[in-house]
Amino acid sequence: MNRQEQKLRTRRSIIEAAFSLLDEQRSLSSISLREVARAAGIAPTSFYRHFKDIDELGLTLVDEAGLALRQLMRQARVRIASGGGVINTSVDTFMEFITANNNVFRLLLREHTGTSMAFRAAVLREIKHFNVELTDYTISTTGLPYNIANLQAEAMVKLVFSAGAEALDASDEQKANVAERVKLQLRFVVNGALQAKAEQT
Amino acid sequence: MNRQEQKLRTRRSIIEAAFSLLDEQRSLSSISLREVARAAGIAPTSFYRHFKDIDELGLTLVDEAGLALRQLMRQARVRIASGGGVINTSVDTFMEFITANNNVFRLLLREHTGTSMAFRAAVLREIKHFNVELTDYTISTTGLPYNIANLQAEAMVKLVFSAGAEALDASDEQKANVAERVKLQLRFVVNGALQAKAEQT
DNA sequence: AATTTCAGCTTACATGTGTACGCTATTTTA
DNA sequence: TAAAATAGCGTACACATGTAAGCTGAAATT
Repeated sequence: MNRQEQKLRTRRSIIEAAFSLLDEQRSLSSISLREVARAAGIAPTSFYRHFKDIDELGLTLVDEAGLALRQLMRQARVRIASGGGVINTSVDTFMEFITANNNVFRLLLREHTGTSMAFRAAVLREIKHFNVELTDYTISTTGLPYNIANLQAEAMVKLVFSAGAEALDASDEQKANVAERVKLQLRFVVNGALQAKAEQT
Repeated sequence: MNRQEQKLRTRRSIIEAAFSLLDEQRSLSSISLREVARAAGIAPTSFYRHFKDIDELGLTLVDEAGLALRQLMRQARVRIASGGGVINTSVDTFMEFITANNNVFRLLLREHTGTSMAFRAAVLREIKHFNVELTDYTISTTGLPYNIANLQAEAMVKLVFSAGAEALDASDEQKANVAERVKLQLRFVVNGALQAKAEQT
């Protein structure tokens, strides 16, 4: 077996091990190097062959989570193209995502307000992608002026993420309820923004 | 000196010490009993004379933070009564609060998405107060039906808390910017909700 | 005045941590 | 085929942690 291939495989298993440890009770700052190594099936000191720090692993995880988030956006766009209403489709896609990628979303949520400045910054970067994308989309589909579209997009992202946080540990019916509520709230925002545009001109 | 008076004083100093440790880099789950004891100027084992656990201390801190939050609401209500616009006054009051009580708000924010189920529940309880209060206020001043008022209130609280999170480590001018943006977003929500009512009837 | 209570202390121990150091076995390179 | 590189391991150490056990002196109670 190829050597660098094997190394990559071990690296993967470290990352997977770390994600698996990030359940309801653990955050990046509370998982230990030894714990990750144990879960990955390697000796503690072997960890250093792959990451300088446990912080470096943390940043890698945030990056991976961001990647998943961007895939989510792409998926939502595809679905929207085949009809069904933007808000409806987006929220549904989002909810499916956090159900399927429980720990990934939990990571983002937790580190967003976490204790590491670097992690917070990394998460913010990923959320900003969301904002930019949604702002562009809004401008191109509704013709809202930039500042209003941007405010709207930011508000919507915040509401959706908050709803995601609520849904994270909820039952299926609770999730459905949260989804329905946030859809209505998003409509408030959209209509309010439209009205603001009308007043502004 | 009275004995229970002295005990209370020590308890206070433990609580204060804990709050002082909760800066940008620490969360409830990452402060150690020994650390708190050290900061409070007592022996590690003396801690147990006051709290069963460090978790019990944590819950006490969340309670105290909730208290501060309710004082904030009262303050906002007083100010609103003397004019100046509900949204404006509320947001300004809130921003002043998180500036003055930096660590208190940080605690709520962090534990809201933190690793302890008990802490999360405690924070949620405090936020719910906010929602109930704002819903009642909205109904009594605008006559919106309950379900719409409640959705509106929830959305507003989420937006304000999100804005608070952004403002927490920001400079004064950044804070002002965040405040201005969230005010506009709140107006979107309010107007959107009004419109929803018009459509519903 | 004698006795009880108890906040706070010191000492002690088992456990988990990050990481330095050097070895080994296998792959890669020359 | 010989030499170099390296992923992974075992051992080791210094350090921080939670908390058990028992002591002390001062306050509270009798």
